[in-house]
Amino acid sequence: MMFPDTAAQNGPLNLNSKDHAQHEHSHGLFGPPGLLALPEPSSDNEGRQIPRKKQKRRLSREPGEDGDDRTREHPFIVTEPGEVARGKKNGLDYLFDLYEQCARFLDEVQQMARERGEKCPTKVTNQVFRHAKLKGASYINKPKMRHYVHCYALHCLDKDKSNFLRKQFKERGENVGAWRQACYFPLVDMARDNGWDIEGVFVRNEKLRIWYVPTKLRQLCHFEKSKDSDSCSYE
Amino acid sequence: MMFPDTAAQNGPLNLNSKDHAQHEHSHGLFGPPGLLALPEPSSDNEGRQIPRKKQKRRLSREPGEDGDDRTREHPFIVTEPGEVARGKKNGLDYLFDLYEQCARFLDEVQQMARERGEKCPTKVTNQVFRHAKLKGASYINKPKMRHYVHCYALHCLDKDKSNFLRKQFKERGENVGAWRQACYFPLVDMARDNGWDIEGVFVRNEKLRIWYVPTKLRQLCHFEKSKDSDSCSYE
DNA sequence: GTTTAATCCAATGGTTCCAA
DNA sequence: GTTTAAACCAATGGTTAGAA
Repeated sequence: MMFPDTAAQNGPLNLNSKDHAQHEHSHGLFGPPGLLALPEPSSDNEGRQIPRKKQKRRLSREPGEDGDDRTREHPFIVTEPGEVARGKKNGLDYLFDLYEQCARFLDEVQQMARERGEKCPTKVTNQVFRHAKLKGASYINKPKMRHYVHCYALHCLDKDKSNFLRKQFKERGENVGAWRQACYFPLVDMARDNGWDIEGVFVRNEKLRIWYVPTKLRQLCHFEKSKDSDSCSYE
Repeated sequence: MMFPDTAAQNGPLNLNSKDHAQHEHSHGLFGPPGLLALPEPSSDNEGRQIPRKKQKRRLSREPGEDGDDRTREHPFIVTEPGEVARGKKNGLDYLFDLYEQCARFLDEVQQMARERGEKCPTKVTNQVFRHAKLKGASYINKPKMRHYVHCYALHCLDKDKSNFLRKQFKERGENVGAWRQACYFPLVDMARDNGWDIEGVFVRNEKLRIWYVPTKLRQLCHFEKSKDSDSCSYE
């Protein structure tokens, strides 16, 4: 059971950041200390939604609307380790750094929960994403993070293989989607080597255990496992 | 870190059972083995509700309704260890046995989940309660089990203290509610002895770690903790 | 009054569907 | 076409209001 090296890249990961990037978490342990209310719990509970009128999915911005430029994040491109994406693109070191940022946001949420005597999440939950937004990390969102978890998993579990894959896919000029798909298969191999316990593979890794195993990866493992045992039974 | 003895009582715990009681879980590993469907997951997934018209809370049974006698369970009374409740009552050994039954139902759900490559619960979840119902254990339900978890916790963590409390409250002729309230305080003491980590107290115990820490107990611990630290600061 | 358990409800994990 | 992320939705943990 080895822990992959945790040394972080120190160079700028994102040249094109819209003023966000690596803001340090210098705030102390905030929140009012006087919270003895047993019958009425703290209620200051990380901005949970006040029940509001259900809002219909907005269909394309009306041309006359006020232009607060809520542009979306630049797309990822396949970069090799250490390489910074140029143009309106983000690189994979930056992608992986977002996962480490989430880990720090989870730490903060856990601290707060413990101080308040509330139940303490062990995983990156909706609450953590909400907290990240509140702390200004508007570039972090659930669908994005869930989409690439298994890529980050490979990065955590076998950095060499991960780095090799990145170089290979960059050379071939493959797009991010192709690289992302390719990340599944080394993980399936690792699951096989661990008695198909992909859950366990995640939980045993210090950095990974805060992430839910993606459904697709679990299903892939299940599928491959049954193929394996079939080929034992017949011929 | 000690594991309290796990020897089960063998005598009948419930003389008044309406045909349920201790049915053995002799069924093997059921479910069709041919479930290779990756894109379409098994869908046989333990009877999740088909979206149905919302049903209003029924206000008192209409006198003309067909009388399928869905009577409810007999109330618990405070019994001492080994004592069987007489009359239309259930004893506390029987109550604690329900928790052990839930643990076995969780085991079954976990088995099934692993076979199907689905995510595997570590706690007694809604799914487990649903499974228990499906297996005929209609006498198990979520509100009841949640209501008495901390009583079971004391039984698991300090059987002597738990037994003593039962005898004491029985002698005094206290009702179940009073006994239940009294169970909180030894647990708060144990939390104190463990750096106020009540979550940890639960998780470190083999039988308890499948149960969520009750909100009330967590709040009580938090409250007592802050009282303790206050009395350090002033005078 | 005490005790049980159906019902409700906001917040969740997970995904779809669309905008860019 | 690819990629992003707002919005959705069924199922959850937790509780309330009520029945026995």
